[in-house]
Amino acid sequence: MSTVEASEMESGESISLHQRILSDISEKILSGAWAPGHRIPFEHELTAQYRCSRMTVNKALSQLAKAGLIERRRRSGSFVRRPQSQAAVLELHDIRIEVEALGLPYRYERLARLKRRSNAEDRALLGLAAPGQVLALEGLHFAGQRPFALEGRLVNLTAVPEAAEEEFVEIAPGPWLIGRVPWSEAEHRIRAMAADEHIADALDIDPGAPCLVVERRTWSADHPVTHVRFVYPAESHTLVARFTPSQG
Amino acid sequence: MSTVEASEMESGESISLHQRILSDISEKILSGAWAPGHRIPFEHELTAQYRCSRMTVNKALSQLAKAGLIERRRRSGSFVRRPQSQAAVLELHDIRIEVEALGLPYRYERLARLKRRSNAEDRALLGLAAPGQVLALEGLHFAGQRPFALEGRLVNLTAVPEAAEEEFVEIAPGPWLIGRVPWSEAEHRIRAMAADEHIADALDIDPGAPCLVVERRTWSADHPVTHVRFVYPAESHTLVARFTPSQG
DNA sequence: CGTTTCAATATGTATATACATAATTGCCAT
DNA sequence: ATGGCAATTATGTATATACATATTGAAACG
Repeated sequence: MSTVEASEMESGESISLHQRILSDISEKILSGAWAPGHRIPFEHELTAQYRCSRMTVNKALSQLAKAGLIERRRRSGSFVRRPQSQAAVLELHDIRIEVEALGLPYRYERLARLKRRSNAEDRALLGLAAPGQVLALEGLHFAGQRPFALEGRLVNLTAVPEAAEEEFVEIAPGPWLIGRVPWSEAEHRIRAMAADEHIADALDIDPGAPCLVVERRTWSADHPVTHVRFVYPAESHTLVARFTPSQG
Repeated sequence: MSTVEASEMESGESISLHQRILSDISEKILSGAWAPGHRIPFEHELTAQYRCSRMTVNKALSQLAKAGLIERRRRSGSFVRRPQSQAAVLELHDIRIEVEALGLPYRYERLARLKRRSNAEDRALLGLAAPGQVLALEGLHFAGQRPFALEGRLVNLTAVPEAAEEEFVEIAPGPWLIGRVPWSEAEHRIRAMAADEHIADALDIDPGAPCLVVERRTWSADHPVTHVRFVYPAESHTLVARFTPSQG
């Protein structure tokens, strides 16, 4: 066979060569033409096919390996991996964005604000070892006239002392925090729950009605920053998650 | 200042240099030492700091850019980006794995199996344009004696004709499909729902009880493969999602 | 004063080369 | 056989170099 038959249909867009090699190969894998376990051509073979240096091929293959599409073994070659654990990227938008995407006016309203020394439950939720000051907040996100989500939040004042000065009457603590906390790690828990009296009252739904609960714990540089619990009435919310194997 | 002061505490592990540069920089960003908007040193400066070639620095910075931690601008330099949309990776395990992780015996039981020509609803769920044969399945996943999840599934027989021969009496269609479909793209929808009569009956819970619903549509090489709906009783299931900004 | 031009600069991509490292193959000696 | 040793091979990392490209800042010009 002749060289460079890999980039079949493509007319020469202005993408880099290693990018083209990458997408050529991932196309083969994603389409199933190269099944799991299949050995993809050696670097020196691709070098010949694409008439380029090994570094260029290597760049493409390294990225495919990092993305999890292939596995590379010294002396043996590179192999198509089996589809891994179903992992998905879950986009968790700002509630304001989400409401406005529905074409409805957004509003936040504070229900409660309390500065206190952390109790055992606070520390458990935040993942704190030592006691310290926390800010407990509760608020409602509205879509138009309807309550859209109930937010209960704990802010670790040791990590974010400035939050103590803020009232959070009409600005939601989420966006406020994002602007102040440098970069964060987060853990989400998603579950269904029956609305208790308090939730039903706040969201204007029947007690016992199903709700979607999203809890998020956030760290910044290994320090617990905040714990939030969003409660959505079942009808108002569907989380959408997408899974595309690599290729950015 | 002298060179190579960046890798402060670290004793020389056996990681590559570009990896160390990458983690040094991401540490600075994640800890907040370099705030969003901060210009990180130019490639040639890092070259001097680490006494290495520009390619090595470039490899690290390119990865940081692809991971979304920094933004690179020609002629201007590289800048720390603001924390983006809260995105999380959601791990969706095989239900068998999940049940066995609880230390309970797992069992799958078929409730219904029907091969039919796709109706309008089937096509809507699968995202099919043209009519064709589909396999409609319903089954229960057990954790010990208790129903753990109810599964309703449509399989596009045009994409996976072999499925027509399979009875799925005691083997769940999920794992079966994973072995046959090469690589997939998927979309998940997660929401809360009240159990209707049918669900309540199958899961042995009260009608109206809150349930977590996870729906998944799967494509392979742009062809719709399957649509599943898992219904979990609220108590039995919490989805956990993690978000760590890069560094994989 | 505004606009155009141009050189300087940082990143983007690619090359040829080099040596390190891990794993497999085959050979040899016991 | 078999246990160990060395040669082979593919990947992993790094280098010096080269040229392309986008963008900025300043000089030249109308």
